[in-house]
Amino acid sequence: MRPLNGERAGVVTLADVAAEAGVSLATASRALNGSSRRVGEDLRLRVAEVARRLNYAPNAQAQAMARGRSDVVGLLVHDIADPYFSSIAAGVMQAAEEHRLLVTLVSTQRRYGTEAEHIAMLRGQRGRAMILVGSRTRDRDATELLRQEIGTFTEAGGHVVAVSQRSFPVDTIVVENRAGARLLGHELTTLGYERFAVLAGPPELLTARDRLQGFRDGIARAGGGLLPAAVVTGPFTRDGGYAAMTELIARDLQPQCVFAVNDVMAVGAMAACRDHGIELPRDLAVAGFDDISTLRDITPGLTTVRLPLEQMGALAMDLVVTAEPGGSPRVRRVRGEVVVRASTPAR
Amino acid sequence: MRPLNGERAGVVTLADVAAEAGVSLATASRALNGSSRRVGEDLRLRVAEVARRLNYAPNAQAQAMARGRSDVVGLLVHDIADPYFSSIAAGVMQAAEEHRLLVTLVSTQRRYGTEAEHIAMLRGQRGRAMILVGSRTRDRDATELLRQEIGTFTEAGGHVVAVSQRSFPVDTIVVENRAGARLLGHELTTLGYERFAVLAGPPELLTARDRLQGFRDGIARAGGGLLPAAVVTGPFTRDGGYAAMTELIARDLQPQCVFAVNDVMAVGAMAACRDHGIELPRDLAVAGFDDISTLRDITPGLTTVRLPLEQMGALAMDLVVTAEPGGSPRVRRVRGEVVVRASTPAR
DNA sequence: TGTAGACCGGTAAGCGCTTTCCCGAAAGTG
DNA sequence: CACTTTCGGGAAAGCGCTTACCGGTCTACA
Repeated sequence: MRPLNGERAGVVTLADVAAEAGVSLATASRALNGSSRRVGEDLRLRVAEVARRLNYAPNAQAQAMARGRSDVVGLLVHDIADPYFSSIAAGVMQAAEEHRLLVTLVSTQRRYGTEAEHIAMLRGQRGRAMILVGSRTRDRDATELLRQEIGTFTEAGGHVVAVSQRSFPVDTIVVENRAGARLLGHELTTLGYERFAVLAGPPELLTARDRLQGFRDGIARAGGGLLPAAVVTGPFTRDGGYAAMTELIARDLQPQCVFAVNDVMAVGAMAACRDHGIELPRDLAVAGFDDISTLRDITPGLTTVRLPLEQMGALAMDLVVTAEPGGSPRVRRVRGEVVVRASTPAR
Repeated sequence: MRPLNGERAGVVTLADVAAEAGVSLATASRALNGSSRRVGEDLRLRVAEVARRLNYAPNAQAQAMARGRSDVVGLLVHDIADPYFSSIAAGVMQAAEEHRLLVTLVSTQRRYGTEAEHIAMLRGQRGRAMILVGSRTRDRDATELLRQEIGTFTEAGGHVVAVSQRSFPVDTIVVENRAGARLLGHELTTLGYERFAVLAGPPELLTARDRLQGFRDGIARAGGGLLPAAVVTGPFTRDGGYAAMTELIARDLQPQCVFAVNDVMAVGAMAACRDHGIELPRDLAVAGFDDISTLRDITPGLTTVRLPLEQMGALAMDLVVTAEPGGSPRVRRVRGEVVVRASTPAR
């Protein structure tokens, strides 16, 4: 069914609704979209009925312009296919729905240097907030660029929430990577392990570094230690874990336990072990980090540090909606919980 | 650094840039954002330099209004945390970046009835297109509502691409679920299996039904057959698979092979088997569908039907950017490829 | 030298809304 | 009953852009 007054083919505007209902633009606007002013009940009903009949949906862009604020929130992740990020995104989406916000997703495809550019795109959208998930790199120039972008956005009235990094003066969800990894390291030494190796992720990612450092602390405290040359770096992905494990095997260091700094890498490492005839957990123990839900059913069950990923997403959105105009940065700490499974039996 | 003419605190507009550069609005606009008209090189440089210095980012909403078209594309999925959807989303995101489009994500949280409402939200954004991923339900009323929403959107000049369903006259990526499941069923009978059970997913989802039907065909053709009462329905999730498998075990039908209509359910089923002392694949063979990449390393390796999920997402975006105004609906078929792994050894 | 035409800068209309202001009518008040 | 409020409707300004349209310069060509 075509709209009745078919001027610009097909697009029903508020003006169409107003005309059809025989009221002014102002009245139609007030009747349909919550306004402080009231509209007579009869007119309100008439306008609503016309709007429904014409399938009118307000042009959110025009509303945003006129109101000076919008209902979209930008969400930036490194890789939406990675369950770590998609879980957080799920939490964000859920909270977004509750608050009737729309989420614009940007994925940097793990090209960590392009974030500033992506943020600029989000800034162009004039969303009310953005949520930046994933740790930043150590690259000074890139970080400075980011800081600049974030500053411009916040000065323009936008709100920023960072998840899993602390480099910027914005609301932040701090993941206690060090503490979690330390607990894990401690737990593993308690289980009797002494000779460890680590698949450490990309050296430029702070999350990866924190987890490595925490793990070091955890095992050192118990008198354990890393084997020399037992830290292998590589991408934060399944294939990265596979490659790093393969490299580790080639070095022939005979660790008793391998800690992969995230579950996805751990799974890759486990696959590498299988392909090299290493039987798990008999020949080698493996531990990960994150407790990705889709990976909870692998065998042997992966010992890991559980992070409440969906909650973190929801929490981020919560920080967005509870933001006060001039408020100073808030910090929410999220701690991980060690989950011991079959991949690290007591020795 | 605050913008120089600090009228509306912090937000740099094109007018600010124009004023600062000493040119008109029109010239500034033409200089910064590709226009058919050219601008003298000296002015162009001056404007660009000012824009950079003031950290100007064009207001995409205003641009969209003025131009009458926008660069955002809506993406609707059932559950972004599900690797099936997040993989497709990753493909979409990648293609979006190539074409410099922004993606607004909506997740229905598997409340299949709320899609029309979500689509209306996307419609309000006046994006140039939307991509609807995931099969629709059999619910007539809901489907009719959807058809209506989609119709309104397309009449208003928006483009729609559907992935994995054929209920609407729009560009569609058809996943050959039936054919894939048929091939899988055939392959399994070839491997010597005769007594099958199926964990069938939600009966209202067309994808689930198609896979069940195809599987039936595949094994029937080879003279095999489903055990009576051997089709258990349940949610399309890991827990759904777990519950369905538990139910199946309780029925004590002694199947030789269980087909879960997606990998995520298959993993849940495998967990249920372990918890009930059923050793895989010795006591029971299991097969899935999708070939989710994060699940490729589970043991025993899961026999499944591989779907090019990321490619499907990219393809969807390709249909968006190559859309012709009055073109009739295009169909792209995507076929699955059977991947036999250790979970279904030859008998 | 005269003039058509390319070139390029500016002016202003308009995209679809919200919201301020104005104004007439109804309701309250002494 | 005269006067002040309150109520609710409409006209119009304006959000930040793009893009006709206009007009002044400069070049090219007869």
